[in-house]
Amino acid sequence: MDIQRAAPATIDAFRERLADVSTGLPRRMRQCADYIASNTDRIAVSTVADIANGADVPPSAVMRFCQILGFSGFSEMQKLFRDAFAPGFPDYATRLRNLKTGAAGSPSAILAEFVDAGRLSLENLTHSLDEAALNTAVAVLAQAGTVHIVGRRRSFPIAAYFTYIFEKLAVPAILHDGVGQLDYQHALRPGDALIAITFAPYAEETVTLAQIAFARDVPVVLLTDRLTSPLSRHAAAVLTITEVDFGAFRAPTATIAVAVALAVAVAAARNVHGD
Amino acid sequence: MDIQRAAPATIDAFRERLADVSTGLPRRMRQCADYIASNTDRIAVSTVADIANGADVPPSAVMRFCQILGFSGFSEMQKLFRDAFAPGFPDYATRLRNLKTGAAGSPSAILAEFVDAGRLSLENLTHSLDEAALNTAVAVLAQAGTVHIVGRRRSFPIAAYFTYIFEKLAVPAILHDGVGQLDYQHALRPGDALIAITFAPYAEETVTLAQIAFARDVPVVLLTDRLTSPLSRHAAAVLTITEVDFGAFRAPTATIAVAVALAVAVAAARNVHGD
DNA sequence: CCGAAAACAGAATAAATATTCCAAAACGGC
DNA sequence: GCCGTTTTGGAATATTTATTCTGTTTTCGG
Repeated sequence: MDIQRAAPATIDAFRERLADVSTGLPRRMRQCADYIASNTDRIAVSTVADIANGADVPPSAVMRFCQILGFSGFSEMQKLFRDAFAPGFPDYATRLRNLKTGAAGSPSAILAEFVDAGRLSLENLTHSLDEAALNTAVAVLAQAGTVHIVGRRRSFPIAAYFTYIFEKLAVPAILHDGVGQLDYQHALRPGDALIAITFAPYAEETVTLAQIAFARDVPVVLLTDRLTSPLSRHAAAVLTITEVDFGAFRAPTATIAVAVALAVAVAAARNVHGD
Repeated sequence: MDIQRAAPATIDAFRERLADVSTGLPRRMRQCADYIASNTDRIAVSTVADIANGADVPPSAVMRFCQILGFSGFSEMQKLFRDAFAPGFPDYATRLRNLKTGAAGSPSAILAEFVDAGRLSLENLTHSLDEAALNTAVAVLAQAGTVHIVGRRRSFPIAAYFTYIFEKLAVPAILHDGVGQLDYQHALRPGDALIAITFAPYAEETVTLAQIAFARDVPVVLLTDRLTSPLSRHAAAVLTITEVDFGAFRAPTATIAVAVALAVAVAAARNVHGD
């Protein structure tokens, strides 16, 4: 109370500070402390008025309490929580430039960047992937006769990986790899399903095959980068995956994780049915 | 745009609406759609200006877009997300734990496991990869005429990915994919180099091709799982990569990162020489 | 019970933020 | 290439929200 300390810089520090100050607090301040302690997670999306209301004190009391904690005001406190929630994406464009100009473009520095980008991509996945869509995708593929898989260019490795896992797990799967320009469109039969993987710029063959599938009522599970991708409207399930890029390069780290998880979940679901 | 519909009342409805409207959108509106689609979770803690900034559009465009989605304005849209706000506090680790414990065996639980395994693999990489070997690999490949790439079964997606990046970066590269049982062994010419990717159980074709390369003094860069792998003794550079597995399954997360980093470093090195 | 110090409430003000509006630019059909 | 329509950017405005200030009330030691 007396000594003015610096504002907590992390959420842990915040919690600690909260515990520190919370002895011998006057009535209104104690109400604030109690309310904030048990609603810490709502600070990021609340206004002073909201909190004042919740703690049943006037707004000015909340302000005073923020200052007791060491912040300049409510906004500064809120910033802590907003930043912590949306962990600031490192500015890759800048880092790439630094790497180049700093002549520190050693292979291991480059690797470190990609490792970092990969970690961020995976992290994003945990809160940005649409769980309902994932469940639908599993359901659709679990019921399919043959699973067809298409992906070209950058998405081809993913398509190949899908096929490999399905094969290992004894799920009937065919990779439409385009060898010999055979497009196998007639192999898509009723009761089958198609996994289409495509990222901007969307490869023509993938889009075409997916459209043929739509036309034949073969359900399509789409792995793509945006909801606005050209195929989204018709797909039975759209899994939107955002990969963090490093410079112009984007490794399919998160996509791989989705692929293996999807394949394993499908195989599990099919076995349950099979028994 | 045309028909004014009611604002989405749930986040699912929101996603649906987003997908609905996202065809045939003008440029700025599309930018908004894309940015919002991949940053949905940050709406709750952002201002109009933040989003406008992220999507690289003026604030008024964001407003218009909110109205296209059926909201009266940004605030109404934000309210939807603030009400539903259940933050992933304190951090990534906890979020992941929640995902996992929620209904074991559900698709998202499986995904969470793979995300975790991937993250661990990447983490390992930063302190377990042999930096000297990486530098040697880059040097060898930078001097090669044509880069040959071989990988079968589980390693095939990696080989395909390597080839894709090299192609994009204008590095002459050939994928030995085994189509038609053509093994292309005579395409390995003096001055070339080979990237061989193989993990236990080591695919026969990969081992064979690498041995042919040894016999012809074509240097081999080896991506493998252990130093004791059958090819290690002869390789010019051995990159040992340990992938963390989940159950019987092992996603090539770390391998992908090494591949892209290696390819980019090689392309950079070749360009420097080329100038 | 008195007086000094701390705590308080609410009104006044400042700052941040959302929203509207309109002139200019881009677009598309002819 | 012209004209009607749509899209756009940015300045002007409205609204919400944070913050400060001040007079009043409470607290507490004596």
